[in-house]
Amino acid sequence: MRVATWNVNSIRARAERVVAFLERSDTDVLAIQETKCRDEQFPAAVFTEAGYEVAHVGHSQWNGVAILSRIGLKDVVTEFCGQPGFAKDADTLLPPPVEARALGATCGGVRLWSLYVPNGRATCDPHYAYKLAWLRALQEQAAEWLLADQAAQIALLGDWNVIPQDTDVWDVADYARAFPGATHITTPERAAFAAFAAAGYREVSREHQPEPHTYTYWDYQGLAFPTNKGMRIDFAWASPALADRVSAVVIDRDERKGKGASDHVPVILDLAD
DNA sequence: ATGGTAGCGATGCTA
Repeated sequence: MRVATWNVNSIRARAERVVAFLERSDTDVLAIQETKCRDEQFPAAVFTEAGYEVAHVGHSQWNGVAILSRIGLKDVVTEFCGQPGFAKDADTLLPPPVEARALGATCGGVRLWSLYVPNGRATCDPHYAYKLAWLRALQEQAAEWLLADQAAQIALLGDWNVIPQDTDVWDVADYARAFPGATHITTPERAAFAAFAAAGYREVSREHQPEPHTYTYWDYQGLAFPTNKGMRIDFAWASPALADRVSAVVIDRDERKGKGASDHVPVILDLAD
């Protein structure tokens, strides 16, 4: 069984490239982030014709997450319990709307989540507190899922928007200098990320790809990819029972090449039967 | 070479 996660940065701009990836990589289940469309705009037909079932949640031109599967797709949920929302206007009395950043489904006996963690923007920005609250709420739920069933096969896949280690970016000092209040590298963000390990999960992409300066994202700006100024921000946290099944991980760097590439590349997990 | 990254959707916002 082969499972992958990929921030595609617009599914409508990338649909044919995603199909080509699915066929080339022989991927059974793909967790997608940043579809950048509403449900009715999602190009489902191109994937169903390729043999995949589709689940998607998207409310606007922002965010949006999907799961494609050719080995079954059931028990779909479009948010996790306690998922924080974000309110643009602080004076509203309505609860802040929950954004399309989490999609859960069961595929081939694995409980998968496609996750798009809020960017945070800057440490002085309200989105930074939102990001930390979002990660904390997810971690609390993930801990409960594992407590309820220690043998559960759970995969938390996606764009975490956290640089967990200094060697997960080309030059952390240069990155921090780039603008005041740089996110992704702060101690609270790294603690929020590491809390998934404390909850019993294992980040399996690094277990199998431990090399420093292994990146999953390169900005479109400033020749970031040709000069290899990348960041490692896409990860796969697995419950113990699932982590034990991971036999290999591939980070498909070639997907960043050429015209029409996303700024992220797929992270692919091979699971033993 | 008077540019600059890409996508959406409207001439700005987000990453």
